[in-house]
Amino acid sequence: MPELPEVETIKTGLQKRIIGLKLTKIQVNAPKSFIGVSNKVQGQKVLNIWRRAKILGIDMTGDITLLFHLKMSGQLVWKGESGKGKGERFIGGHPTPDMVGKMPSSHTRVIFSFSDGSHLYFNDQRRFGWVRVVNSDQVTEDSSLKRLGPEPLEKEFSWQMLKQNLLRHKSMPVKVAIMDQTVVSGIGNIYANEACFDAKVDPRTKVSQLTDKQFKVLYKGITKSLKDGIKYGGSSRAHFVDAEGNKGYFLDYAFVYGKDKDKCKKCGSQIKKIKLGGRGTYLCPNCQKTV
DNA sequence: TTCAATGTTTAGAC
DNA sequence: GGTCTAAACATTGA
Repeated sequence: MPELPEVETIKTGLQKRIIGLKLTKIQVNAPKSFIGVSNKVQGQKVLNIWRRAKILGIDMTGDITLLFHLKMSGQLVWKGESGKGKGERFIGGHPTPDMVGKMPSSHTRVIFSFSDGSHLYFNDQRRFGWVRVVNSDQVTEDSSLKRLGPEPLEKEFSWQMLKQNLLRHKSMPVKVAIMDQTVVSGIGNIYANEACFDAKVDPRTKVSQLTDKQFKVLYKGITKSLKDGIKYGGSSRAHFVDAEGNKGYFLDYAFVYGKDKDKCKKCGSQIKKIKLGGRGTYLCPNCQKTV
């Protein structure tokens, strides 16, 4: 999935479109993708939409909350059907060709229908993602939210906090450690790579070798790359598909992720791909140093 | 045919 | 306990 910036973009987009609407129907095409009782949610109104880490929450009347985790290949597509939203489409999550095609697609797992005739499609090619119905007062107890570390874009998050949490993994490569959701929440493989590049830190550097200066630039690299992701993810080109079907994505702007053998945008050296913690890891050997 | 893919959890080995 | 690997979930496309 979709990491923090993509979920944030979905949150903002849906807030503008479905708050106040009544959820008239839920059609579950893939039972494994929907956990809970759909009957309890049907007929309720959308009160509020929020994000925590990579989880999207939709608070409904009746003290019910819908939780979404898009995992690797989840996406949400909203289609307006009447009034000012007629014909409009809002998309967030994992980009695939069929997100601009007809809905539902072959990967549509759950369809939500709203009182104004609009629909929200939960698509998930690999079926790792899920939608879960919980009581609103039990949200913080949910296993997916219980053990999360600090929100990287909250004011309370500081480089000192990052350092303190990272030091729980002294011998880990720093890139693997910042993907630990209990250290800091919402960072996945793309932004972990980008944050290390921005901080000019080699992703293989052990946490114990980092200097205070590097904890600081790493903190800046994390917040900057996440904010850039939100900035580009929130642009119309990326997530609103216009009549011509234009689409774009943050990856167009990435410095290292997915750029194996490309030239570094900063120095022209060749980007290298390695494997760390079982995940593809990209770095510029010239820009990023261990010490 | 084999591998890797924006995530998370769990099991087993050292 | 920490940390590493592999596997599981399921699908597709290079």
